[in-house]
Amino acid sequence: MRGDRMSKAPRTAISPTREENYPEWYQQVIRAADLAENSPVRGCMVIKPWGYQLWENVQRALDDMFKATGHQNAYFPLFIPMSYLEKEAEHVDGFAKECAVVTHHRLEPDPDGGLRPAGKLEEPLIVRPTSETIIGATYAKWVQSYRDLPILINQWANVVRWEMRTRMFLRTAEFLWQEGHTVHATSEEAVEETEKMVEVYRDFAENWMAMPVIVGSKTPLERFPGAVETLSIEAMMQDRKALQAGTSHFLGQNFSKAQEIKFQSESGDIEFAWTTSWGVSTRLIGALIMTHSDDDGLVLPPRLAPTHVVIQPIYKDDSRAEVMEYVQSLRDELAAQTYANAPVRVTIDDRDIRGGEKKWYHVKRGVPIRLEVGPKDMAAGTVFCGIRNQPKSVGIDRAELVATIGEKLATLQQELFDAALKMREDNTVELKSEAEFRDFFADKGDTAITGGFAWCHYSDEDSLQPLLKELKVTIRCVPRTDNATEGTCFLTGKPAAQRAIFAKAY
RNA sequence: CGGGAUGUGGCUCAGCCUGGUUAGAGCGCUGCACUGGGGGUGCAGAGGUCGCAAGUUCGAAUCUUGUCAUCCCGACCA
Repeated sequence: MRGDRMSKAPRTAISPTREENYPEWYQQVIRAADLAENSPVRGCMVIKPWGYQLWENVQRALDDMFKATGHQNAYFPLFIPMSYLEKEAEHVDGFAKECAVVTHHRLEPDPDGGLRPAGKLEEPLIVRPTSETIIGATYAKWVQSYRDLPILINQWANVVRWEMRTRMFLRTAEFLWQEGHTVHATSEEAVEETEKMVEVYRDFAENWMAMPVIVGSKTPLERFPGAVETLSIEAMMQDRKALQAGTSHFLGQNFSKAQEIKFQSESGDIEFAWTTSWGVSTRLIGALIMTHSDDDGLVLPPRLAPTHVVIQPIYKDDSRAEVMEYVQSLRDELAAQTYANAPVRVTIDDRDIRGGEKKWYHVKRGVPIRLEVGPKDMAAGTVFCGIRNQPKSVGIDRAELVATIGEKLATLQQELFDAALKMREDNTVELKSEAEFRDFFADKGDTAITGGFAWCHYSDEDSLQPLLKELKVTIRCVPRTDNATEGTCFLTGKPAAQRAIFAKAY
């Protein structure tokens, strides 16, 4: 539209656009939507109310699902004795480099008028990067008999991983998550638990976040340190990179042997138990942003949106009272409706700021439905309705709106999922040769969005490493479904029994 | 830890190369007015001593040295 150049306002609310500079767009969406900001501590972020409400909705939904699958919540310490980490060799290798270490327990004045650490600890404590070890040590005391099993516990907590490079929500030094830790009498039961929980994650990602995911197994090199098998859900972001959104680990007897989680079986033998762990983090918020948001800001799936509907009264001084009254009754009627078995969440924004500014405020924050109601609408019995994934607002009969509000939210939820799925399918290919592989993942410019998901047969993970490293591609997972075909390795030509998804990843 | 860059009002930055009166802009913020289905217009304001330290100089945001911090690119990662 040429006319737009006349006005000062940018054509999109977020600048740059996804096409122009995706990483910067991501940062700007977070800022514009008021989700979070950087803190004085490097790599740590302040999650602001709008962002935290999103996380609370994530927590609530998942927590219900955990409870429904028989789990209970508990809480374990933030600090872990360093010796605990040393017990599981692979685990140490995986996390040692990124641990924050507490070595002192007191501060005292130093000669320069500042403070310095004093009271050196006998044994350093690490700030948990994950809690397998300390929970395992605790479980070892709880488990004596097969009658004590299974143990099905989850904790909601913060963890710290001292990363070199951080990005808001996707990788921060401190992040919020949940970690489930279970103990079972048999391998089969633990495997079943691992699979059950990755399925919970898939269900949540697809039905709450409207984010299609691929469920698969990690290859040995990509596995969680110390795990026998790692299952994950992988999603494609709008820049076609993959994001691991949740993991569920079958830990075999590795941790129970290291932590001595033993029990006496029905037959009287002493056996090591079988454990699992599974988690998702605030990274899901990053996934949500990168799956649905557009160049006007955040787009929220209704099931997780803190507010479903915001009503914006339009009035001049002389019509204020009647418009407000009308709008309040509309709010009450809408709030009496239900969506996804819960009341519709409606708010009125009657702040004394200009209408346009107010409109964009809510667009950028991703509110699913905006309603504008002024004297003209009152006279006509209509409301002006803008749905976040639709470019234009439309007038709609008031009674009809109230009657169909739940339906509209459900439609939006579905459309967001469908669009994300289409995005993934349009950018998923099958590659059969190194030339195809190189071409698909080649860098085509600084900000150009390229690549996607590639299905490839492969025979041996190690032999692929030089190529993968060169192109910055990783094996995301060996998908659980659509994977039965036999073929030949795209690189070596050797026979290959399985295919994996290859992609650049966060 | 290697390579590159930057530190000036709340935010984004200009000024620095070619040192010189009260350090600028846009956005944001405060107030008033006009507006009022659209992130508008006008007027009036608040707010910085230029990361820190030392040095050169009659004089430094501008030059020198040191230092701290941050950011980007690599090796590592939910």
